[in-house]
Amino acid sequence: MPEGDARVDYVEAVLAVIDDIPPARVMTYGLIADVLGAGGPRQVAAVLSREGGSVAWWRVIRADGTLPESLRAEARVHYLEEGTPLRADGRVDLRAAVWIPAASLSDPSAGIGP
DNA sequence: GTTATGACTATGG
DNA sequence: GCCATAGCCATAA
Repeated sequence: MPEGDARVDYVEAVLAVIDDIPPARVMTYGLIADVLGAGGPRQVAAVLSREGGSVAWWRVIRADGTLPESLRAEARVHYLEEGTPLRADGRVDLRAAVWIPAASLSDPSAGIGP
């Protein structure tokens, strides 16, 4: 049985995933879309542009570990506040900060060391 | 139904 | 490692 407003349900799902991201951790747009198994990275971004004021949008970054110039400065404050792993360039260190719900059972940071 | 747009991603040089 | 181009998905006009 179809639903009249599936797009609203999608928004709620995206917000729920972002809400599940713990502090000092981040997820990429494509990763969230992959976890949801629907839409794409642009749809996740579109949701944040609409409801971004109600969630920790700074925990959602691009695959390169960067954000648009407009948000980069504000996000940097939150990263320092939560202790998110950052590189010398000011970008987020995906290898250390990326969060994967399905991998929450193990320690992703255990085998990344140099 | 077609065109344009967007807080993106992957690939090639 | 960085820059440029092509591709992708859904919404809005």
